[in-house]
Amino acid sequence: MLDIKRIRENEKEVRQGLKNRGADTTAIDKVTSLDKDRRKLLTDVEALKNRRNVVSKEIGVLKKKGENTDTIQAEMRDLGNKITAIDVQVREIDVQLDAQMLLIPNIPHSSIPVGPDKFSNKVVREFGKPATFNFKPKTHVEIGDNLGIFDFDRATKMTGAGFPLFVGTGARLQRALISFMLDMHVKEHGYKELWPPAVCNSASMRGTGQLPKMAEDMYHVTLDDLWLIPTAEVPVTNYYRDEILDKPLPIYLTAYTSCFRREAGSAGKETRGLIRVHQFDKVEMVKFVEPETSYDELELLVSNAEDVLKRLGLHYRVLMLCSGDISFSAAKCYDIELWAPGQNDWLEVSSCSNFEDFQARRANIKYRKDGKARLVHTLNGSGVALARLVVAILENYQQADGSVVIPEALVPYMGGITKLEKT
RNA sequence: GGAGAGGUGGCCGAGUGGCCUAAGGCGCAGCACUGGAAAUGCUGUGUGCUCCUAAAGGGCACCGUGGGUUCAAAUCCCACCCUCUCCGCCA
Repeated sequence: MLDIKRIRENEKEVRQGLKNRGADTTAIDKVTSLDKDRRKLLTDVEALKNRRNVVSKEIGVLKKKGENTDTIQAEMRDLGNKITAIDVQVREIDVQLDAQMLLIPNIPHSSIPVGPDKFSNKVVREFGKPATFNFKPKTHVEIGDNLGIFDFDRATKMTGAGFPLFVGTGARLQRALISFMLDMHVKEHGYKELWPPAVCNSASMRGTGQLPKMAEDMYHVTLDDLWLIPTAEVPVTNYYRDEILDKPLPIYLTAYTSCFRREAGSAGKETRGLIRVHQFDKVEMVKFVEPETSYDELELLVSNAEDVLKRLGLHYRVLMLCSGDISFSAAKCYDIELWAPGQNDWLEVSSCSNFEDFQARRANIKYRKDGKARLVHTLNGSGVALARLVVAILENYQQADGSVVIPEALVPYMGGITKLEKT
């Protein structure tokens, strides 16, 4: 959520930011007009309330002296009715104002390219070189089917399309990658590990910005009004919801969770394989930092995610997303994409964002600076998403005979297995 | 699912209609004491909104949430939510 004062005082800048995003600015019209009405009513009603408070106190004193207060009480009764009437108006405005504010996305940071869509994203760096093959590289689906490490048909039987099922060394690979990444973030990058719930309540979903806008993209357990998390960002960021942190910043948290996404509106797209699925696994990194340092922290966050890929010897590139391509809550965002030879394309495996105080305002997360409570800045990034990482590993490390070499760093986590082979 | 207890400031905790402008304690900050610290003492310490060009200062709201009663509600009434304990069921 944006600061209403920022809209009030820098309306032009806010409007320009929204335009750069390709977002609708009519909410700004509504907000500024509601805000004006609200403040006028508040001034009026607060003056009346002040009078009521003062007179009520006097009544108490007079009564103690045994004096008759019927006339003043009648007067105050009228005043009370006036107050109630205005309060009702204020409350109606508050509801509308809140609803509008929740729909306004974050303002893109000045350092990012302005553009309407992903074609304006900027490649900021590239690591490694594309793997070369003396045979035609297969897709991960062909490789995996041949090795028997996943089973999409049976997964469809037990659940439905888009829910992957890993088998044997495929399942082992998942577990190995999770441990490998968590260990790295905990031991080398200074994160504290959490193992959070896979469902969250609506307040948490609102806190990180999934609700109200993204309701259709999530699985909703209506009986209990709980939501399956689309990313560990939700439980991990809400870890500190409604708190004033008394520990020193920055705070780094990491967590592995399954992630659930309905992928509404993408029916028929990339239905085969692991690239777009309803449930996938991800290690997430979340940071709570002082506003002054949040952009430095973002660079560090990206490098933490890159370290995972470097260690696995994968070819990747880092994109700075343009104003039209960043997510609802983000002010600045880097995507990391892995090269997948079988797809002959780049795969997004990480998205690292600075939300500034946008989530902190919604989730009410503060810290103390010189005795004053201030909103923290929140950041998060995938470190990294498993399903597509597996795609890249299979496609990059595939051999002519159909086997797949396990990247060296992963071998200890695979219990010494160095190669996935048909059994 | 059944029964009971409870939700008050950063934290603990008192408070059953009007000096509650929320006692007391802990924590935190400043000062004093000290060679320095601890201990001790003193002082100060909530959040949000709003008025004011700004500062200074003023006002309003907030004791789980939402309603209600009253001139006046942390306190009385109604509904709901959450947490804890015990019992039942259960990995």
